[in-house]
Amino acid sequence: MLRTHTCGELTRDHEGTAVTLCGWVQNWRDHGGLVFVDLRDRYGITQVVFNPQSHPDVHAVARTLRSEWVIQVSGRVVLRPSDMVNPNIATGDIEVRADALKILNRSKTPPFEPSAFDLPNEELRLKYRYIDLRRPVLRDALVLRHKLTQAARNYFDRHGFLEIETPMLGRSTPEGARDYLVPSRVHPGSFYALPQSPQLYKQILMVAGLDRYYQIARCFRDEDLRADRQPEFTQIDVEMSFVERDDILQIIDGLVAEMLEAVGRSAPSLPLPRYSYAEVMERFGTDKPDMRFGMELVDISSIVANCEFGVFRNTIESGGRVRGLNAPQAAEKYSRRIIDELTRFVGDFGAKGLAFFRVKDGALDSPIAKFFDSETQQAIIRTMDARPGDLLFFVADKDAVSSPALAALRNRLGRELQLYDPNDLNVLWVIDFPLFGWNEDERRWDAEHHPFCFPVVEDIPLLETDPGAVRAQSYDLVCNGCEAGSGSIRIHDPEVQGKVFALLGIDAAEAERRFGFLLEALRYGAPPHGGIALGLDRWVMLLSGLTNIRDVIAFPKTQRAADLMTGAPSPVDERQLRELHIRVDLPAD
RNA sequence: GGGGCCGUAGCUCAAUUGGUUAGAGUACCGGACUGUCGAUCCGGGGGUUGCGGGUUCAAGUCCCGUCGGCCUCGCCA
Repeated sequence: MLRTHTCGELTRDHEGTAVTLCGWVQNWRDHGGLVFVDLRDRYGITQVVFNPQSHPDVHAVARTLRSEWVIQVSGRVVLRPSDMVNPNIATGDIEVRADALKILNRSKTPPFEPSAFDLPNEELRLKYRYIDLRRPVLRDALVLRHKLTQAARNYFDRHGFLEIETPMLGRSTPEGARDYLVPSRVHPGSFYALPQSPQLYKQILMVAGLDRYYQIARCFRDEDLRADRQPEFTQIDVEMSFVERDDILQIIDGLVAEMLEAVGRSAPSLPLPRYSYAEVMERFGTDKPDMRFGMELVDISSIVANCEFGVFRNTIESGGRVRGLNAPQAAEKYSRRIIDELTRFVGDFGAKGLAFFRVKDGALDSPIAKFFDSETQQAIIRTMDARPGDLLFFVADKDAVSSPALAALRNRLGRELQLYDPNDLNVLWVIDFPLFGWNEDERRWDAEHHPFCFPVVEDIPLLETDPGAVRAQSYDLVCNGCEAGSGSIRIHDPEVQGKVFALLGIDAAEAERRFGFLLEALRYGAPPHGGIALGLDRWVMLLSGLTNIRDVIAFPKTQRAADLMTGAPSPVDERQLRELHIRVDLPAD
């Protein structure tokens, strides 16, 4: 080893020790006499002092050091004078008096410095990712990520799970997300697809009798990106045989507790709370509620059904509802201009308007308050549990519009009004999802989770009569309003599978063409089984307090799915295309 | 595919209503300085205002297009 210690470990206890450190020059301060260097590695920062009297040759070289040069320093650990301790770094009690210095490598002047106070734009950071990754916040996220996967591996190993790899080159199954395709050289005109998830493989592993499977699995989806979505991402993928829903929830409860413990968070009380889909949709308007704060949705339809305000009355007459929420003590904080902005905000979700009332002098204050008689106003105040200074918002529409709009508004207000501690963690289950959702555009049923999800047994007869009422044996793990895991008990009975496919508009021939290999496998002794996948990247975000998925992935892609460091994707040689039997047909212009 | 924000020195930003030679901090280069830790002080170099076009006596500023980055709706079983 070129070093005896790291830059993060020396303390008072090492006083007098001869050490050799390696690292990057984070900063240097040349006093003409003494030269100070802040030496950084993965573990921390240590101050090195070069003295012209004791080691003039070494000192002369030290004066030439520049940012991000890589050096090896030998010297003795000394205590700093008490008034020169640096409380900002872990090694601030000591410094290393250098008696030898070797420049291991020089650096071009970096385009930005990892210690900079003003971060450069993300484009530059992504191009020089290796410099950005020297910053503690990104380094810490990768460390936390490692701890999480390590905790998961330990946990699964203790519980008898096998880590099994599944193919990256698989068969395209056209539903779900868009596939990333890989052309086959030896099968002209045929393509592999990168896995959107190992879903079908893991079910087949259960048919094979492997019983308990897990994998830290890379998944690929060619869809538009978001702050929390990358084209390739990682799932902690799990499947178990001979289990019922509660068995999965229980095993994942334990995993969550272990992961939180591994990163130094306090253990959640188990079992994690479980809420039905119907309940959270009614109370929060979303299937991934952030329960770190209240501000629940309230239905005032019955109060305003006969009011003078046409928008409310007409909405209710045509089968919609008027629902809203109470932003506590926000009446003064939100000006008309900001409320107009909130109106545009809910408009993004299709809401045609946002009614608001300030609660003032025991009544409602608003441009539309005149449409509500005093009795109605009092009823609204009572129902909304409103106090003077509160600000009430309402959206009148069918639930399909008002729920997402109000849920987004609730999240935004909760954050802006600081209704919760951002360091809190709130983890919960949502269960009893509907098996199908009605696709209005295409006039048909879609699988809410995926087509292999088992119905609640007592609901199976409803498949024939009322598909929309059939509940699924599926479950989502929700953390701080973020979908952090999703799974289900699978269909292991070909007959039930056939009925579900039929409802989804997939006839036998079509099913055979798309999933024949799975259906065939299910006919050879498939055990009852089920599983779940946790979004690793999102867990790292949540536990790091970061809001951007790029910050928890070593080499992420931009919103247009490009890697600015390597230049991927890129055109390829004509010869490569010929070998793959591919002719590129670019759109004109 | 739609909506929004952004692009000026290596970097972070400024530049009045369209008006002088596009500035500051930092980084970089040279010099001074023996206890700094966002060191300090003195001096210096550094610009295709993303790119292309247009309007104008005059464009960093206005208009059109385009490229790139971010946020977001749709999309993501």
